[in-house]
Amino acid sequence: MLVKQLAKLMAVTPDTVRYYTRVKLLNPMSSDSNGYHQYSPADQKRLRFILSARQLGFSVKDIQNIIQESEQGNCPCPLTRKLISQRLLETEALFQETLKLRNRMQSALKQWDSAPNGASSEQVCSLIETFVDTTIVDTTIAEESHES
Amino acid sequence: MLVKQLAKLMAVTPDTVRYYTRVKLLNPMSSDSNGYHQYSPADQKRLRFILSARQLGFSVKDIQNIIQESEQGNCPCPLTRKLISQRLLETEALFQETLKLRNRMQSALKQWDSAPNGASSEQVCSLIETFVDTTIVDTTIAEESHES
DNA sequence: CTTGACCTATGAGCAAGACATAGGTTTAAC
DNA sequence: GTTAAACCTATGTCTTGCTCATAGGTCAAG
Repeated sequence: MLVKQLAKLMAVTPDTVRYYTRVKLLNPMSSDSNGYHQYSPADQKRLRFILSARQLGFSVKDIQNIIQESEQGNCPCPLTRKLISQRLLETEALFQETLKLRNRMQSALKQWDSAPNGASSEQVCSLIETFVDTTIVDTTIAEESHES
Repeated sequence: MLVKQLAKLMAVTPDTVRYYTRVKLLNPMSSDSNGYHQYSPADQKRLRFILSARQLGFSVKDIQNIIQESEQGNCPCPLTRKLISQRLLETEALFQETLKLRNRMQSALKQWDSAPNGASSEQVCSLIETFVDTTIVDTTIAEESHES
């Protein structure tokens, strides 16, 4: 099976397949006659694994490490468990950050709805410069502030 | 004021100040004698503006465009309003994606808590390969499914 | 036999800095 | 007087996970 066919089958772009091939997550045979990469059912299975792992937040490097562990004859599951814990922490942090950013942006949009286009003298953009962040910074602090 | 001092004052790294200088968001004077960048109060104000805009989700390129608009004598506010709407949509999308990813990861972690380290024969990592995503894909679909 | 659709390998581009390199400067201590 | 610490410069490279571009080779159809 050639690259375009495999890509279509797994619903990714040929470039993505080529990328995984480039970083050696996929190791297809190269046809002797024309050098075209031949993707076997094993490669297809491997790609399915890669996509599953990506869906679970593993980085490409994580996947390389997991596969390497497996190919060395070791059970990769302990590594897998360790890695997902780390990645979950990172994802949680990103999630909280993105949530806060979204709230700030929504708050700004609301404030600006009833704000004029201040003259740009002295300042660069009055909307941005006069925005006051009134969003709740952190639930922990919000809880604590009940007591004071 | 030199780079380290300004950085400390605004609670960013010197590298960040240098980066903004490199992309010409900051345009400090260069001392004739030693070539050191001299950051004026105006530069400090400019940096404060940049950081405020970054807090609101504007990209560095956005900020360049906003400043350029302002320096051409036009009021940048309409551009600012247009850009934040776009960025908010993107942030909302990222937020939803991150939320779904977090849920998938938490779900996997929970499933794996009571799953053995499958033998790695035939598969790369049984944990990843046997994970079944039971998280809700989309609230819209969830709503629709009430009717069927 | 040419056109178009496919393939290869490789390099560059994205965002927003962080980090490294190689060198010049200044200040304080010895 | 010099030497070491701590600062500065400009520039280049690294990160992530692809995507796009380049230059070229291959193959099937008309």
